[in-house]
Amino acid sequence: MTEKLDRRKARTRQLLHDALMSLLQEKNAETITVTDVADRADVNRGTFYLHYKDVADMLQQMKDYVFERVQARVEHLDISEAMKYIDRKEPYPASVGIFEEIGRHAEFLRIMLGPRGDLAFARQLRELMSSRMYAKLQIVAPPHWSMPADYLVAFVASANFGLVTHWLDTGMHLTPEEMAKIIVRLMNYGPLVSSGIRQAPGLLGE
Amino acid sequence: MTEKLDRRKARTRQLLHDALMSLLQEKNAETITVTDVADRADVNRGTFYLHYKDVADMLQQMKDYVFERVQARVEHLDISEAMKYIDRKEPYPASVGIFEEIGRHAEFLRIMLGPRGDLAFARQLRELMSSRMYAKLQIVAPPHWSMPADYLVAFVASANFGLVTHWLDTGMHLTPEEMAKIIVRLMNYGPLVSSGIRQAPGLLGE
DNA sequence: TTTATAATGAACATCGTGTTGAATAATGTC
DNA sequence: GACATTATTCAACACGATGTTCATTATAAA
Repeated sequence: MTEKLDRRKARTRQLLHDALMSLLQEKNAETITVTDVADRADVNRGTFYLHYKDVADMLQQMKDYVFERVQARVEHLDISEAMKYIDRKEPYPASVGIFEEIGRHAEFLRIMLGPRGDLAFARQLRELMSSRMYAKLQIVAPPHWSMPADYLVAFVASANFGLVTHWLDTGMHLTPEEMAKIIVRLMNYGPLVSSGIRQAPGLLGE
Repeated sequence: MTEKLDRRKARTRQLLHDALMSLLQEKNAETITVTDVADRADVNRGTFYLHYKDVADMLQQMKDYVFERVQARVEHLDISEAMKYIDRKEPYPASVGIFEEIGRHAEFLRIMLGPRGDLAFARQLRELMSSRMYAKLQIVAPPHWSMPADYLVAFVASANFGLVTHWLDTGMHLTPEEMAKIIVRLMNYGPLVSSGIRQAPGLLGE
């Protein structure tokens, strides 16, 4: 636990936080100056330096916080478990939990993953899924691969990530449950079969 | 055609270009100053302003150029055509062409799509695939969708994009032909079946 | 060679930075 | 409530990058 109870400190931090969030809606993170944040927070510029090294440092702390929250949820993922839900009605709970967590930080994530966002942060989140997947892949590995494992992981991680960003971009109109279902479906049958454009191979098509 | 033949102008532009590329390998684009570029190019700082408004403007011109080159290749894509190559040995030529074009700008793209890269640019490239896909989707659309079309597009575009970035990240060890094959395969059978982890549904499994 | 124009070097005011020290204000504790 | 602690304020500072200028020099195209 970090020890900070002084109301003044907490209040100033909150003001700076709100100010930065407000500014992030308007301009690039890199162009936001300490003066900008301090002015909008109605706080002395010198006070800012009592809390953070610079704007980048402040933003990094916010990124770290959100990342850790999401990471905690991803830890609960189990690909073998997820596969059991392929043809069930209800979605995989751990997957739903991730979307719920993301929804909780939607405002911040929408900015950081949007056009003015941070590619390092985006890749960090994508990596989170990749690493998790690599570990599990060793267990369910088939006798021989028909393609490089790292490309498979890149494909899956990016695809999932794309669904998340699209969900955020479009105002999160689908529920976390619906998102979880879509993911499982696409993972298993692929985009063409899942959408109905193409028949399941080996059944009717070809 | 832009009319510029003066050797001095061309030489200075080349020097500035090389200097910026060199600097991009070392530090964030946003932290690169006009002074930095001019110094490294061994050009007077004032001269820089004779060519570009600022560093961001210069970078934007480079982004526009590469984007247009890739865009021209994507124009040749035809999803219906691509599907004909699903079970063939040889890859879809238009798809190969895209990877070749990307390879030509690998150094720049590796930076712009890497951790220090530009999320707006990355999304612009991703959008390029999406828009192309949306148009074609109307034609091959199935009687009823089993999921929102926009999520399908987001999935496919991001997945493809992920393969591209992974290709760049890992030093492009696979040939454009191999990349094109992997994409077609993953698109059709999905990641699990394609990798061999899961049997083709409706054939043996379940 | 002549003419046009690109590049140079120096100077300038402006702005944000990061830091300092003294004064003031709010807080937690006894 | 009084007190010691600590957060915040305010003014000032040197520093570095900016964007612009103007006269001068160098190089290109004709």
